[in-house]
Amino acid sequence: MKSDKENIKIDGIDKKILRFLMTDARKPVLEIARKIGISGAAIHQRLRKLENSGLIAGSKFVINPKVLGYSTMAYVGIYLEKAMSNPVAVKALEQIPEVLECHYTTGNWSILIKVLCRDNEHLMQVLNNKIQQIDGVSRTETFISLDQQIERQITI
Amino acid sequence: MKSDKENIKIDGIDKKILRFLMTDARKPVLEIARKIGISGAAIHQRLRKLENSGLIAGSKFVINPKVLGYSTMAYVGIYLEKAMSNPVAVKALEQIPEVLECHYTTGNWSILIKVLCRDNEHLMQVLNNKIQQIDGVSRTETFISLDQQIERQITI
DNA sequence: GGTGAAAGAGGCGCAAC
DNA sequence: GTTGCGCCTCTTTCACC
Repeated sequence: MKSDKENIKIDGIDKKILRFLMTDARKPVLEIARKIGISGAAIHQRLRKLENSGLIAGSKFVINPKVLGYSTMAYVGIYLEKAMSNPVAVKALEQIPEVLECHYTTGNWSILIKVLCRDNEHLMQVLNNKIQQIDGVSRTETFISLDQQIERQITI
Repeated sequence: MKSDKENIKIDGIDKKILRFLMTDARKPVLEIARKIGISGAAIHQRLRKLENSGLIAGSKFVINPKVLGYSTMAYVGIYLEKAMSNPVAVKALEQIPEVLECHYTTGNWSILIKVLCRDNEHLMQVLNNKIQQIDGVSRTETFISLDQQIERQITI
């Protein structure tokens, strides 16, 4: 099982297969086969190729957090003290379940994170009691997402 | 098929099922059944309940964009002119495939977007030739993500 | 690269407890 | 809410084109 991360060639059929599965990971291979007019076995071969290439990183059920009462999303820019190493801060952030993403960024901040909370009060608690308590965090800037209007993956 | 978005009760078994499927949408229901010690039919019933509640929003194959040569991710804060309405700008942003997310935010900017490009030159072209060309966009601030260190969904 | 067939496994609904 | 059963579909591999 070798991995040709550089030499991957994707043709139109691969793209069609991926577009189906990117929007519904449980769509049966045979159903895709019927829709694009080739055999199920051919799709299997192509999927194996795409998996081995590393292009397919996995599959996920997507959860709607609002149903669980989580409706406040925010981005928080974090300033770290000079002495603070990024990996230590990231380790601390991993322990906070409300932190969904963490980026090491250029620009004003050292770190940009995405957090998901139940409401503004919960967000305030996470900022004051969890993030600000991390050793080396000097200051934060918070941007609340009032509405996420686009959410998609790379266009294949 | 009614939808009880407010009255959803998730017990420990539901959580276990969801945790399996959130990391591998194609994991067979019967395999999960064996691991947590109940019948496959019981899992089917619970999944139907969870789907009807709206908690399960769908499933996705996750693509690794680096294999396709996309390795520059950035966040861009966009300032809109006062006269500019947010929905018109969002419509324009939807037409740009490099834009993966778009948030209507509080704080300095009107809009915060996530963009994925092949490299810095590609990012520059997207900024100059696509985003800055949108009617009503006055200024942008770009934060390149040197490394995404956390990426996950809500903890169930 | 592609196909078709065949064996085994899983999906999914139903009746009963 | 759970179970066992049954039918049907899908998965996966194989030899072959």
